[in-house]
Amino acid sequence: MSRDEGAAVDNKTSRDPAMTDVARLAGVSHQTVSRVLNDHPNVREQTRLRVRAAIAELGYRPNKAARALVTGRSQLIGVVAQNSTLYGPASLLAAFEEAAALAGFAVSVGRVKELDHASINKAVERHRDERVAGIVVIAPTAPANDALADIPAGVPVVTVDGDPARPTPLVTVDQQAGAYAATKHLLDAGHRTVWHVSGPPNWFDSSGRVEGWRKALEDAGAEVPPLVPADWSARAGHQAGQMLARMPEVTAVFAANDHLALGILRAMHERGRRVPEDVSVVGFDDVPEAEFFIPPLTTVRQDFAAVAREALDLLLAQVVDGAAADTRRTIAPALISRGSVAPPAG
Amino acid sequence: MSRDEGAAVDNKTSRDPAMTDVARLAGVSHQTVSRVLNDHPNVREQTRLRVRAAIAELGYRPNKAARALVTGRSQLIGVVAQNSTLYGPASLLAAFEEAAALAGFAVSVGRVKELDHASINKAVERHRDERVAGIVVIAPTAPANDALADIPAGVPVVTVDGDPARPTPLVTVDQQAGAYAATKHLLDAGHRTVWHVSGPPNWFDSSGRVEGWRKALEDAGAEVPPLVPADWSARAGHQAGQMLARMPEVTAVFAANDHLALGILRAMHERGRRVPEDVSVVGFDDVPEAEFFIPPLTTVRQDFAAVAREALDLLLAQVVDGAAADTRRTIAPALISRGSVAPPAG
DNA sequence: TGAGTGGGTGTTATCGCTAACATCCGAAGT
DNA sequence: ACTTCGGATGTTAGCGATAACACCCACTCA
Repeated sequence: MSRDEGAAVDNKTSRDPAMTDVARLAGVSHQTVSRVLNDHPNVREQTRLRVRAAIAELGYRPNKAARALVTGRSQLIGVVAQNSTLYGPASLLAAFEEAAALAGFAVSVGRVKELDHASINKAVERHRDERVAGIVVIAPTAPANDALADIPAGVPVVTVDGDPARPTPLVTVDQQAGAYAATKHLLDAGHRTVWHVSGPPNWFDSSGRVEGWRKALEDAGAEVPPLVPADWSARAGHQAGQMLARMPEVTAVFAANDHLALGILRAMHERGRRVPEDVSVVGFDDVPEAEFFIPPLTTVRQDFAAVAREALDLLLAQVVDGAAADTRRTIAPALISRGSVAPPAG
Repeated sequence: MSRDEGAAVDNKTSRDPAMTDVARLAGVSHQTVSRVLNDHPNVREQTRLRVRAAIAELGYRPNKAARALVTGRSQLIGVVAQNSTLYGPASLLAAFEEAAALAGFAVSVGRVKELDHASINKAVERHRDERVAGIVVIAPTAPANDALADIPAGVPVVTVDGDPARPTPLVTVDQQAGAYAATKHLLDAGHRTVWHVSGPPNWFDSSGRVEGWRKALEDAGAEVPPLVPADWSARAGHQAGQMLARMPEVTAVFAANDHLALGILRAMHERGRRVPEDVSVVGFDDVPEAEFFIPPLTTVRQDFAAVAREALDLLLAQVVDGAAADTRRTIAPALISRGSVAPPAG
């Protein structure tokens, strides 16, 4: 199995070349190699080229552990996220990894089963042990958010999806605006009011969407029907939908995400209520499949890539400048109009 | 902003405590601290306790960079995966992160935009620079798989979703068996044959499912209709479905994944062909929403958590034992029967 | 009683890098 | 011609851990 057998190169354990090997080959000191590597200005062009040639010849690659040891920082960013395949969090994570890679950072993911204080702290500590340059916490619930208080000052942290009221570097999508737009869209179509099936109560996204929905109704002088609480699953949407389908006065439903909307669509279909002729439905997220629901779902799109970019930006600002107090960025969502909304039958 | 101002603790840059600090406090040498940390046997119980107390008192946490430098290995596992939010890859990744965390490993994710040779190599090299203990490559396509050849011997690698024909440590779901079961299920319901809408041609999962489908038809002596090629998206499924819906002889369709199936469901609905009365449909993956499609989708479930566990297992075996040649594990998928299959109308 | 044994501990070297200081040198200033 | 200066380079000292070896001491055994 091992290539060491009969090695023509080196009968020793032929370790990876180190900086001194490069230095020897280039006829300079290892410090000069270090300078070339770190783009220090005071290196003669000719020397620089010689060193680069030696690096290429040996296939030298700097040892990041050694560098991290001496500098106390690695080119690693830690992300703490819930271990879920929910569309939102998963997209966010993927987008963040891409943005980080672009900036030359690796991403170490600390998934957490539950978003409770203890788990989050453990994940954060693990990252600190790795001497990450900064930490991004995806903290969409109140307990997750509270755990942030325990992170010592001096560790660059950015919260994503956290409590909009919290005075820390934070990036969020303007849930309220999205929900407002969705609700208004239904109202504008002629519906007297709009019912809302919400996400889990302890998520900031949920409450933001509830607030936006309520505000839109109030602004329009429409009656505010009781909230239908659920979680993020299609199953919960289906249950809520079965109830709503029985109520003839329900003509418009705003679901807190697309999967809930899918469940509602199914429930309406089962009860013979046509969408959008009898009932209009709007979702949230714009999952890639939403366009192919029956009928195509009108929904609110969140730009996760933008969130990721902003988060990285805020984080790096802290890493470089030391501190950046209470910066926060908000990304505006966009209403995507498709076939699940129509004027009420009445 | 900084807490250093007026710090009552230490007017120096109060760095984190190191091993020597613990040693001093406990009245032992740093080496003894190291021994306690690594559970060496030859430490007196009383000393062990004293050291542990000192560790707790100082809040000491070992510096992983230093350890990685001297041992040449970190407690990091690198994962190379395509940057996608496709259900399969995303679930796999999440499951792997969970499994790794359980085993005390952090996971550094190197997402890659394209699954081509160059990108994968770059990601692998980045991981090697970090001195990862091992690398997991999610290589579901041929080019991705080819890139594996360039990884030097000695680096523990496990491939997931790779070429079943490749003689390396590999974990896959038995796509062929899953497709066979799905097709047979339709045949058993009384359909004379089954049409197949496949995934992108260069994915191993695609070809495995095509083979399983074809084999089931041949074993049953059924006619093999032409393959309908697509990709993994609902949009492609919708297009394929529009075509199939026009053909009255089509009574059963096996879609290569659930999103394709969703698109097919929509297309059938649009053309007035009822599912399952007129046309039966089976998917693959069992995404959480599949149960709430219209109608509930019969599909094939893949156990990603099991795949992740096996992959980690194979990887750690290599890390510990040095080499483990051509081990491979296969996970069996399971048919989940729901409401989208019925006997043909005929 | 002297040599051998092995558990418990300390000392020293080392991993590969960067920071800080030291040194050399030629160009410029007076 | 003699400092002065600063660019280019080398030397040395760590960063914080583990590995290898040395050492001490209480036993056991012949």
